[in-house]
Amino acid sequence: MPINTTQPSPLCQHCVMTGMCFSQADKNKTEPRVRSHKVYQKSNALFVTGQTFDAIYILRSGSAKSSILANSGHEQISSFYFPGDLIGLDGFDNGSHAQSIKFLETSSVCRIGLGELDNAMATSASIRHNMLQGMSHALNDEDKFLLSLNHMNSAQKLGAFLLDLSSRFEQRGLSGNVFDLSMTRVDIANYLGMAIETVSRLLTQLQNERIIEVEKRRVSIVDRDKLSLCLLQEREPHLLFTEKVRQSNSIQVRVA
Amino acid sequence: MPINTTQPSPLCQHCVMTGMCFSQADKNKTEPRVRSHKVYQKSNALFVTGQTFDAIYILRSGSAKSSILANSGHEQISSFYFPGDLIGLDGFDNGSHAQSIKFLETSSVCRIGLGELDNAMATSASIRHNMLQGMSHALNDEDKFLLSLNHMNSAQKLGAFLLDLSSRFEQRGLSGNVFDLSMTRVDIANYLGMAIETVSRLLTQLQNERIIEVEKRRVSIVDRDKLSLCLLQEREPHLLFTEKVRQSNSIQVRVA
DNA sequence: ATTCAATCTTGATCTATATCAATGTCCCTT
DNA sequence: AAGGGACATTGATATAGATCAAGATTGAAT
Repeated sequence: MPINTTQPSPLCQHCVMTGMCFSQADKNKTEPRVRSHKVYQKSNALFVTGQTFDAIYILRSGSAKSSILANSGHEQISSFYFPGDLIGLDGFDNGSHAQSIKFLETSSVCRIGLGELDNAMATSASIRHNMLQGMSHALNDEDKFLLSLNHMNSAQKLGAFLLDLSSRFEQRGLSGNVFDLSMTRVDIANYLGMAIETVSRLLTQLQNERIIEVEKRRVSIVDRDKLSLCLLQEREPHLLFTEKVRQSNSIQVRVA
Repeated sequence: MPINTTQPSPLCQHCVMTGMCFSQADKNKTEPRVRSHKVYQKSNALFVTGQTFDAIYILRSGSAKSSILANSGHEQISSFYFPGDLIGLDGFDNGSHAQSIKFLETSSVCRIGLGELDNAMATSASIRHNMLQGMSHALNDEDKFLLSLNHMNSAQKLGAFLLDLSSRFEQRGLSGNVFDLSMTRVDIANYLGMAIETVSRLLTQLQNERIIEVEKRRVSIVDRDKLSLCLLQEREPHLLFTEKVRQSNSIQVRVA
């Protein structure tokens, strides 16, 4: 159920496409270029792999995950999206979507049709700039995050993930210290490339060490410095987490 | 030492920017938009992290690696580039380069200044399209490759790496079955996020199983099907590689 | 030719984490 | 309110691969 709006919303405040929907140069500043807003329910798809690419989207509210079908055939989560994020850039490659997008909660998006986008890019240098910047930013972010995962142990991965979420929430004017995970542990494990049991254990461990607090999906970052420190450790990065205490050693009993 | 050319070269044949340097629409088809070609020696840098972003490049010949500085402070290789690849897209994000580019051998690049690029994008729909497509492609490639690494064991990583190289060489009209690695084992290990010893061992193992042949930097893919199969294994993916023979079990000696 | 540094290979050991298994908790449907 | 399914936690065990260590090979510089 598309809704046509003629007013910028407070939600647009942090949108990467500011200046695109409501051109500063326009005489009639309140005429939106955006064709429509649309609301989706949790676990519904915005588009799926292979679907024709005909628009890009900006997430207005809620959250979503993107996934690709790995060669092995299993679904592999590639990103999480929050309000203001550009969705659908993968489609420029060959005209159909490489990814699938599923919403993690009730969410709404702005849709920008391809024709509309090209017109805008032909006429506005700032929109050309915004598009290239948006894609470059997506590239750099992915790069930095995914590459660093490769060289991290599980504790570091999870720490990096939490800090990444935290900073993204802060950029949006929300609390970076207390936030709700809209994704499941399974999603997190899939994204970070580790077992769900490990995610669970590490969350508990981080809590025991008073670095974070977890209650269901609600995460509070208690000691941000300590959490950040974990990521820097080159050797024995788990020291901070485990304190390297082996209780079992002292009360070990040889049975046989 | 920039060299101005007025002729398209055979090297341009596989360039993603075909139609950009030598516009089909131009009356004067031989007037190149590209400002200059430049040659670099092995291990020299095209640009380094933090350097002002003022141009994008297309690799004409040779090969290069890009790296970012991970939070932990160590250099992390993020891609390898071969002729025809776009280099420097990371700079659109914030006006300075996030990555560093180093050449792996004597190489040459085409330089396209930013002003030039923007003019081209303002006037040509096909160039707008090429740019977005090029960036989207880079995004998808990175995504797919890096994400899948997360869920692979080391043998699968190395197999995927070799097949990726192979297909990229084939796309360029070179042999996908016999090729030279321009990067060191250290580079490969860094890129794939594993120990250099593991790279070495797995190459030997693949050779012993007659899947590939390795001689120094020269790799021959002997049994492509078997190599591809490895990547598909969901459970016990190493079976193909190790044959699961434990010689030690049969001649085990209990010492103490 | 000789030395030195970089690169690569191979072996032995140790540990982080996947896997297997069992149980607990929450939420939705009837 | 009861039952069932998705989601999460916790423990025990096995192993892939990192790390430590010791050469081997190559290539460049003197």
